[in-house]
Amino acid sequence: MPVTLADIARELGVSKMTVSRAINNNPLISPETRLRVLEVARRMNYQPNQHARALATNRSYLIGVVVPDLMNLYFAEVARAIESIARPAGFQLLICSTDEDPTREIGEVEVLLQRTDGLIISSVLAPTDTGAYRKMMKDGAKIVLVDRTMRNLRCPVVATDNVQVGRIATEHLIKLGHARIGHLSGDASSVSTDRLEGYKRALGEHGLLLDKSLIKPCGLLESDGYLAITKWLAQGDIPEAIFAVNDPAAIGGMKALEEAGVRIGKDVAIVGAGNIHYGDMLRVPLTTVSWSRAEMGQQAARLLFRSMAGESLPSKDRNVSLPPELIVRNSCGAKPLARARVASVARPVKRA
Amino acid sequence: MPVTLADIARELGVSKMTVSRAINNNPLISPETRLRVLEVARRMNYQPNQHARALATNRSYLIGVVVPDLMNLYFAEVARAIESIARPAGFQLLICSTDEDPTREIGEVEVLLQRTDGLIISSVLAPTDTGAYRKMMKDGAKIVLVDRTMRNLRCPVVATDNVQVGRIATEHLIKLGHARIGHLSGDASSVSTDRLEGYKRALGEHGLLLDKSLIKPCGLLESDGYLAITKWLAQGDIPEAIFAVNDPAAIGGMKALEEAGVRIGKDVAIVGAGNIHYGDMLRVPLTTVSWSRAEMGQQAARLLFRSMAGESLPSKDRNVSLPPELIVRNSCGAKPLARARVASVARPVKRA
DNA sequence: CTTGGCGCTGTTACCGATAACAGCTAAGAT
DNA sequence: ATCTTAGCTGTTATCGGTAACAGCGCCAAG
Repeated sequence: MPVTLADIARELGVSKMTVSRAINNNPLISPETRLRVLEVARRMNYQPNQHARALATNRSYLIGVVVPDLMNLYFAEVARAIESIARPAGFQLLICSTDEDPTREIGEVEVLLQRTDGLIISSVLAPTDTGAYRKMMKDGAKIVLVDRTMRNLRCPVVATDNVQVGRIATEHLIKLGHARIGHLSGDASSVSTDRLEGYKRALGEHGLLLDKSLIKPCGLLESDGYLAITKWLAQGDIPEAIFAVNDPAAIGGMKALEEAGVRIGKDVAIVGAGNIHYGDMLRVPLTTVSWSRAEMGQQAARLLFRSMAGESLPSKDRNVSLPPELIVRNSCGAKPLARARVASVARPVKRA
Repeated sequence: MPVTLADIARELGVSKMTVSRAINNNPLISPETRLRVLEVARRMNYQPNQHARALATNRSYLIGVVVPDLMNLYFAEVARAIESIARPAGFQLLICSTDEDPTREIGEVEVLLQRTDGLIISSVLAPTDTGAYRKMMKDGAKIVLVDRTMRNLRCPVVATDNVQVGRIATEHLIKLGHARIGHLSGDASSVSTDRLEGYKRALGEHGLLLDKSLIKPCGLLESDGYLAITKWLAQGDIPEAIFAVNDPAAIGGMKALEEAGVRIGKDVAIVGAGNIHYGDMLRVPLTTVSWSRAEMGQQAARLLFRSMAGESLPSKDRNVSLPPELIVRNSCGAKPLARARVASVARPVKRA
């Protein structure tokens, strides 16, 4: 039913090839013919069949984006940043949310590979679980990892230094004078384990003892944070300061604390990570660690384009690390001004 | 490079057709042959070429979703709901955000039509601006509208009753005793004009005079709300109660008010619409009007599937309306308990 | 006058699948 | 024993594009 190249060709009494060349701005065609063709194409409202084109050229002009959770505005921002680079280049995005489910991720990725020219993935898999991706890349798949990294995978990565994130967050709590600092740890992903590592290092560096009972396995979703804190409250030994693996977990936790009548920023200090949208508008504004999501998405897209163009990226270009910084709000009871004073007073309470 | 039907056929000494039939569970094939084929296909890690399949069958198993703003969690919820129906049916989503830009919308839609089997659109166009869609549908495009409707377009629609939304919100403010009620009105879209209409009706029904200077053209984005209120504050005649066309606009407005030192829920009451995620976690929890985003997305997806299956929907099935309800929080200074009392005391201040 | 080459256009084959139809075999009907 | 027929498999054409090469006319150089 829709208009095809052949229709236009017949109308003009030329070959399909001529029409194709006119449409694709191929130089091997006389300017006047091109004009005639384009004129008719416009008049007939010709729209090229993308499937046929993709089949013939083996390029779909689609980029797959796999994120753990689209309800997390953090990833919405990353996706938007990717789009800001992809769209001007004529690419569209096929966005998938895996809901933090590893099984679902590999399924999605396999399907997406068939339809797209390249993938940008924020993986939910354990960082050592590289088998599937290694194989795909050997088969020619173009993949860029974003936000979450994997170990020993020759694959471009854009992320922040998550050990540093954990350290910054924990150090903030330490400097506020807290000694008993809990951690809502995420899952097996790189962000989670790295931030946990940062947490441990910060404690060590300030001579604080690591108490494993203060590390609660959680998850990365808001609901995970809510559940974890609810359980912790029921146990009854909740610490006065908590570093949550990310903002959604922190916010979920805050909800649970509020419902239990615990005053955030007074009875309990809480830090998140990611600086998601609305974090500053919350009942008690969330202190967090931030890095640029826009930069993250854009760099990932640029790396993917270079990779799709056949460039083999030198290893120094293959790893982009975005610097994290502390954003102080009220969830730790520390206003920016007060912080300096408190920090100078704070001292380690126990020695390791 | 990847494995094709022909490779498997050669390996087994059968025809491509036999392999195709085995893969697609076609009954015209003996069970043992099917097993042999599937076994080899699995061993060779065969993945069908979606472009070739789409070209041959004219079905892509892709659904296009066009939303105005992915940073608005309202639409993220709708998208997720669509996915919850589409995925089990073997469909993937091609999500586009138009950033509330009408020009961009028609561009996106035209491109998407070429790649997808059907579209679910939350249109940014003026509700009377139906020309483009009318034409596409005549050409066989399968389209379902969601959230925002258009006039006189024979097209399935899932939305809420936005006149009712405007009326409920405004009435709430009236019952709280406010007489000078402002409105942050959106754009030319149906939601905006309908909610404005509801606002007017509520005023009229309660004998309040309509003061056009209290209606500020705004937009539907958070940034629009922020700007509108900032300007209004500069003017200096801001009313004591405001109905914002949606939650993002309300939240943007709240931000501007806060920055100006205006106490929300005390100096100014504000109501939004949409009940977006985090609305209850805000510094001052947002009173809003709510309807089910999950229901919205799911119903839209179901209608689209029926439409793609060739069903011509009877007009009663073609229009799904989700009932809106008031969610009272603190942004109007009204706690649920207090409300009843205040409501009984409230009375029209001026008569029309 | 021939020839080479440029500039444009057309032909053919192919991308990887499926639809439609043709053909073959073996079992059951006559 | 022959004819149907059911049940399976193969052949051919096609979807709508593009790549690769072939062809043609014309002009300039030899």
